[in-house]
Amino acid sequence: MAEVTVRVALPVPLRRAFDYRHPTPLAPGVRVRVPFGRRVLAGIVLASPVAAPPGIALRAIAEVIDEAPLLNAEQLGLLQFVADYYHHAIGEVVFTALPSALKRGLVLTPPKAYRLTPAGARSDAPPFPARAHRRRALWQALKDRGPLAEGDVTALARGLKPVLAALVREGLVEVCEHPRPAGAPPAAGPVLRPDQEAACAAVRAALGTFQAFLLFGVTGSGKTEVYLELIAAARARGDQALILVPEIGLTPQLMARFRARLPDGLGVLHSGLSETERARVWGQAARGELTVIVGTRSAVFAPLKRLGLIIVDEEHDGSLKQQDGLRYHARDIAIVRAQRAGVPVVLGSATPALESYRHALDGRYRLLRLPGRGPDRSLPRVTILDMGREAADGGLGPTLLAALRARLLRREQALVFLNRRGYAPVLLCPECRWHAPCERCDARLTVHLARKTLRCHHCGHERPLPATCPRCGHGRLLRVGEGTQRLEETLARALPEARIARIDRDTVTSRLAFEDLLTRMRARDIDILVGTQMLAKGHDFADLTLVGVVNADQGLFGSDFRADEQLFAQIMQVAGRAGRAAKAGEVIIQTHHPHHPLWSPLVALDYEAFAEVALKDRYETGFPPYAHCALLRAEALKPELPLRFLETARALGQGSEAVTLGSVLPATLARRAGYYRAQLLVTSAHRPLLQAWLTTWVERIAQLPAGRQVRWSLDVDPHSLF
DNA sequence: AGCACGCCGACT
DNA sequence: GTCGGCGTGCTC
Repeated sequence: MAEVTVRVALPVPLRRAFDYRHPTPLAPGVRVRVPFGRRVLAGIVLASPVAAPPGIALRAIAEVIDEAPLLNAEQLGLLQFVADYYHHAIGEVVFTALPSALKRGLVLTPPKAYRLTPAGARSDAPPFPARAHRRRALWQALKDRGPLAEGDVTALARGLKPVLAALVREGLVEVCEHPRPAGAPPAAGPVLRPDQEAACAAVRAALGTFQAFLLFGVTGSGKTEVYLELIAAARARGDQALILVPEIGLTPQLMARFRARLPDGLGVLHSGLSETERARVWGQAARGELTVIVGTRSAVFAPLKRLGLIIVDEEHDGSLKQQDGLRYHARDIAIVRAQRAGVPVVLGSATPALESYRHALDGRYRLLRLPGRGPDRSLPRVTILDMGREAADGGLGPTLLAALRARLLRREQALVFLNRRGYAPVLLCPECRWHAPCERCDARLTVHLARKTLRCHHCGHERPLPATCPRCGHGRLLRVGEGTQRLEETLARALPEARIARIDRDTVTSRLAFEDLLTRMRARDIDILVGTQMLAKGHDFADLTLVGVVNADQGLFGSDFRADEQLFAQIMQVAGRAGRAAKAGEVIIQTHHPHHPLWSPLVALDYEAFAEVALKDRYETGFPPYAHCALLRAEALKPELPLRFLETARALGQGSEAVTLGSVLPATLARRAGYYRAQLLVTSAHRPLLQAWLTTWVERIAQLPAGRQVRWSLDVDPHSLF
């Protein structure tokens, strides 16, 4: 009667694990089904046997779901670190890392594979009559290619499954083990420039040990080629590679390049997959059937047995930081994972996060520069346009318009960037000054003419566009300001002969719509592409020679400490779209503040000049990377509750030398979707001290009765203070 | 987070 | 008289 105690992580927001009894010890990483209150949940074994907690009647594990652990010790260790670092419940961390199908207890079965039986392989010609095309084709494929996975069979032709089943019944085909990836050598890439080769050599030399690299190179400097070369090198050692990209970076273009160079063993994880597809790729990775995983943020948790290399592309990108639930930063976790696994990690960017850049300056990361651009690329010329001297029509000044016209005449393409969707950001009554407020947010509704609606960009609320003022009945409401929709209209009026298309969240409703627009642009069916930041990333168009930035000022005086950095990165990124050697590119930036200090490094396309100034500013204001932050957020339907809760939390935290507590402040958008939001910033010069302090603080906050009336969360290393 | 228990308002 | 509002307490 030697029952053991098993410690289990459950998908509940309680910052502890729960213990159960079981006849035998279970391996960490195995999923179990357990009774929990009145429910039954799937959980993950963290450890067993452990000491039984005194005075608690343990319940029994109801079912062991997995034969083999779903997570190995390396991954469980990483997840424990993540739970500690972000001060988040271990169960939630574990199940954030897992595809949600697995949270519901889905059992991963390896896909079946099929091969000819000795009887089936006996003859040289298909043992079927000529008219049995499908059987013949299937037999031939099995004969020529050896064992085929179920997926390969269905990929041959639709409806082959019943045929396969028939052959199995006849004893000509049998189920076998899944074929190992063929390990075909990747297609040869282009010859690398010396700077690319030097970067590769540095990382190659570090394979098998931990070392962080910052691969710093402008758009078009060939970072992707370096990645591909390094992945090949890791694979040659029998290792797996993990590549993280921003969501928008997973374009068909990039994926096509990966597929061409890495013909097999490539798995892709992104938000477009269904939960079962995600779980399937995850299972394949865990079994070692995949050698390369390319994925977005959550792929940082992908199960890899022989991890040999991690790459984080566009490491400065905000989409790598999760903005709800477990607010983790995939880049930061990638670095920790690489360190724990003893493998190199490469962070790539044209505009590194200041945190990363400073580490590179300090020598904690090794800086690898790609100063060159490919032979077919040159840097564009950047001009700042003083809008005080431009008579703008619908946000578009005559200089930018003339430049667009010139491109049309030369049959070149242009891109016009405006980071605000909709038609106009404000609908104003000139009579009573009513300005279409959102009822659930402290924000104004945006005019969307296409669907004749007013929409809130914060809570998604939508209602019909009124013809007259709802307050005073005035008949002529003014649409104030510019969105991409109006910009498109203005352009169409000014350049009637131009073929114009728009890319923003309103026109790009699906992945397919996005791809279609890019294809049309590449096919030269579009002269001018108007859009938001969606068009900023990763798309190359050979005939694009002009990039216009309309109203860059929005980000200029943002009160967030990262505002400058983000604006700089964003404009650098769009600017990078313009220019080939044969056709010099031009970037025109419209601003009402032509003397703002941000412009001079942008004109020079000089990140390092920008970073020098920006780092000095961060130092003086006491923000990252010179301080470490955590933001306690709270929201509730009643405005006083979050404030009261945070004040109580603040009082609990008082009296430490290690940290500085800010004031409890309403969020910038104090009310969103009906919830009143407030926050409290904690900073410290010393990360370990901050971490230790947070541990006890969060423990005490979790006990607060006031915490039950609000939704609160701790954001460690917040990306933005809003 | 769920899910139950537990005491006070407008309804078949 | 009860259906149900959400306060609060617990989950090995």
